[in-house]
Amino acid sequence: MVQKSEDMPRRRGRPRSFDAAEVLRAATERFRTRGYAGTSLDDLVDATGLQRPSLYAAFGDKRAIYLATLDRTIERAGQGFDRLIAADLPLRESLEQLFRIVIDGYLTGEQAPSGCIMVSTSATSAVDDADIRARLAAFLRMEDDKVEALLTARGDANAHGHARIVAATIHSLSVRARAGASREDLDALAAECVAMVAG
Amino acid sequence: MVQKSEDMPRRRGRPRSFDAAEVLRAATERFRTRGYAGTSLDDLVDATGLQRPSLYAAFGDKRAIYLATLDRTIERAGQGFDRLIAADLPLRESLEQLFRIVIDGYLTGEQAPSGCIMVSTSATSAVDDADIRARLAAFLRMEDDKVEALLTARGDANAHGHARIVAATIHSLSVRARAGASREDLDALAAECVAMVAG
DNA sequence: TGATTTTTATACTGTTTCGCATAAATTGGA
DNA sequence: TCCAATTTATGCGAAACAGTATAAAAATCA
Repeated sequence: MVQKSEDMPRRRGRPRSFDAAEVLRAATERFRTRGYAGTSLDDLVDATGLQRPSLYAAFGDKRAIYLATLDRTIERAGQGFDRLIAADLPLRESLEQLFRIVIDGYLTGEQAPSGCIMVSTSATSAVDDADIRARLAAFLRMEDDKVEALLTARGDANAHGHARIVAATIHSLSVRARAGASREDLDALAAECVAMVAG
Repeated sequence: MVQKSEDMPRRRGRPRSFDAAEVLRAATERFRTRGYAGTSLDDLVDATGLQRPSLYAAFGDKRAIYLATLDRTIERAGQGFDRLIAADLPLRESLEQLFRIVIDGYLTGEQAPSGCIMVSTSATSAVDDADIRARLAAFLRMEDDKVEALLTARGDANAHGHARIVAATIHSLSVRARAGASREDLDALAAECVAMVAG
């Protein structure tokens, strides 16, 4: 467990005027909208309110900021799965809540529904960049494992295979959200997956 | 049916030194590797062998070239589905061949497995660009419809719902291919989908 | 109050990028 | 052979871009 800044002894020079976690959240949102290559430093300055030297001092260059947003996303998504597993709902209700949370998130966005930053923006950069590819692979592995753990805990006899189909459905929801699909369309796909796994 | 250039009367000035279809294929491949924002005009010059003014004269600016590659992809993918439907194999064999073709294609790439240009690069640009978003939506609709037609023709009683799951599996295969998944992993996901739909 | 440390704001530099201007090259037609 | 039409090659110019230098601002410490 990392100590919070509030517990740290007050540092020497001028204090930061921003919250690093909030800046990372804003950067994540802008990267999710425009992708890695499509986001300029001016975009990040605009999204975060920080000037370039502050961004560089706190996080490093553009690529380091992007990698930090991916790490943040993997951690937060993992925590979301853990909460769902801990909720201990029956199989069908677990899946329904999972898809409800996923779809709600995928329909949000700065300009329009933006899906998942991992599936829909890091995948684009993953072919060229080994560090991005490693994070995408780690995200997919985490996702597969958490869904399988959820299904196993609910007594699914084919938790492994079903987990892959659930994860695939989540990936498709991200693509479809960015294509402009309606909530009804996304709900229908999710319902079909629930029916096949829990029906 | 558009007349082929061979049937046209010989045009007046200096003849083109390139085949437009082959140039579009090369541009598609480069865009598939690096994405829209990540591909520069110098990349396209390198990939196609054409100089910038030739590209502009034949296809327009970078965005027009990209839109043309998306249109080409939609058309060719649609033809692929039509061939599969016409092949008239039983349900399970149809799905097995579909996934075999998809996975083979997704594992190809200039540098590394690159998946699907629509799912994995146009989706990134779709939030910002309405024309790209429209083409992604058209692709997904075509894909859903063709898979559903295939399943309907094979006597599947839940062709509509099953088609959405098959399409979702295809989307996940593209993401996973770009993340560096092995052929065995992709085959396993496909087999799970086949088992659920045709099992 | 003054020195030190850290962050912030302005503005700069060198590079990349896009789109196009210009002229040479290559064909058909007069 | 000369002209018209079209494509190709070179390279330019303006804009966008990433990253950094420099100095002002704001805090702690002595």
